[in-house]
Amino acid sequence: MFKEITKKLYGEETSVGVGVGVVGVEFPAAERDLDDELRPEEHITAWGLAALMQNGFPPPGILQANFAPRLDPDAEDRWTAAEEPLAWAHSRIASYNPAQRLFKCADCECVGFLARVAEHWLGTHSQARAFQCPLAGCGFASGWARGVRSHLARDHHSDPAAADHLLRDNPALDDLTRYLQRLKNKVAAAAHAAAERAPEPDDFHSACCQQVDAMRAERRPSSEAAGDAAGAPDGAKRYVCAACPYATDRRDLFTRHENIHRDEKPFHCYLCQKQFNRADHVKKHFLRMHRDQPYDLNRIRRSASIVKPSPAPPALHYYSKPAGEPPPAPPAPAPAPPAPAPPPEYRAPPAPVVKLERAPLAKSEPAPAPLHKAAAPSPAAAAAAAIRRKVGERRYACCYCAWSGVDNWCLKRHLNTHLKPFACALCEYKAARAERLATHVHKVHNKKACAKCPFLADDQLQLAQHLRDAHHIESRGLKVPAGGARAPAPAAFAQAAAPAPAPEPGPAAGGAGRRREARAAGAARLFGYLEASDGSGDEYEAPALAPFAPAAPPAAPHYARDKENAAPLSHAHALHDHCLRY
DNA sequence: CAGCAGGGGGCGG
DNA sequence: CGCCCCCTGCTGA
Repeated sequence: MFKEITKKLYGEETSVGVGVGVVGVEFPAAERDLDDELRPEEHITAWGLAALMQNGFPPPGILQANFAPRLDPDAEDRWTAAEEPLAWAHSRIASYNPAQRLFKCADCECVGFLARVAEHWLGTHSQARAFQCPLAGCGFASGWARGVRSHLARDHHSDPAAADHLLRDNPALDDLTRYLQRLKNKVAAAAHAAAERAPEPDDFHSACCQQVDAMRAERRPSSEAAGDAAGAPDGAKRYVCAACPYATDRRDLFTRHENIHRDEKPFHCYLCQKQFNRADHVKKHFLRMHRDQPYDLNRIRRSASIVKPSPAPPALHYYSKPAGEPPPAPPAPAPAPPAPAPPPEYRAPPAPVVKLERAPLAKSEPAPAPLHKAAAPSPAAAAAAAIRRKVGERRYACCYCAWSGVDNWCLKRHLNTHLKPFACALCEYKAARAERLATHVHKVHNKKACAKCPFLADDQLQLAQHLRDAHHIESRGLKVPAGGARAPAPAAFAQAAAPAPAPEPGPAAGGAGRRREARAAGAARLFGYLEASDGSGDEYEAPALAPFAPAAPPAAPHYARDKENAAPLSHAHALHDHCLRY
């Protein structure tokens, strides 16, 4: 999900420089050129946040508005470089700080996580143009993968995704990564040994060491196998994914999460061959698409002989689309159209025939398409599926109309069309979706609606200030007066106001600009997501709703995380009593 | 607007 | 581990 968020917010490109503005390090000129208008004093931009999130957890405090200085500047100033330079590079590339879990470039002051520093060094300080244009006959090369992307789009009018594999399979970058990983392992081991020999009397460090020790003892089997790249400086979660910011206390969830970083999907639908990385997703898919067929849990797991063993994700995982990756072997012929083929008992096809040793599903290779898609295996199959769908049982029926949906969530979302829970504070307009209310408010009342509470701002600046003060979301594209010098409360704050916490001191935002504004919006979405993900968000809680009354649906607005599907929960639960689930 | 896939967490065996 | 629910984004009608 994070990779999707990052991809959507910031594009496919992941090869930008380090950009860890947390420590206020000036970006090297080459990197600034790659992403102009970014300034280090912005501390953390959407772009920087995305970079951080792709490589591991940011240091504590980075996700907050204020950036408190670290408590132990001595430990955090210790940077250790490798004894031997990397041979072909004639450089030690970077030094490592186990306290900060960050690397510092050997040739400049750039600081960041391993992958970022490796990419940064390769692109900025290496003479080698490691990334080459994949098109035959073209000699273009760049130190940055994004350079090849730009070249492909600009000079060849080609899909930049064709260069995606360069990110992952570049030997030079791999070598750099391994080199820095070895350094990290060595330094971290030495630091840990030193900590064990001389326990820090300081309370803060004692706590940290105990925490690290506990983590080492408990998460070694999983997360350390994944490279232990990120560590858990936040101290909140026992299992921390090395490939993304995910962290959890549950080992089973972590194990399940690890699957999303693997290419192989160990489960598949034995009717349409669509592959999944979770068994329950297969079941959900099955009950939606093949509801009239018997579901057999024992047949969804692809056998070991079929599934090519996939190693645990490396410490650094690049979120590049596999679409451009050439398949390792010519894929087996697409499975026969499943609908007419399977016998009544739906015998699983023999493993050698299925031969699922194919490249991971890519958009360019949609062979086992779901039956509902236009690209269904055959018209007959699609027709059969359609018939099945018409005949198929529908379990969730609307109490207002004849509609019925495939699951409870569809019902909840559908109910919004009747209830229109998003009511305009300034007129009688009601909308089924939050974004429509926002559009209405903007066009009709010329206000900016907060997506997290009923607040209506007079302009973007006021909205940004509100986001910062009430939701701790920094809109970096706008200059917001720092401190408590708030603008007067907007008159449009008509409805029940969201409780506005005391404003926290935050860094003043940089200058305005469309790109940065877009990034700020992306950052806001990302922050919002983070808040929603950990359940600690300060989302607006709608007041208690009146008992369900079908004749007069309550108009109280509800501002949920899912703005589109915002049927009030209590309300929805009540609705279940009035809607049929059969 | 709805169907679907793919994330996350809770819960029980 | 399996199941369930919730949430989110994408996509097509």
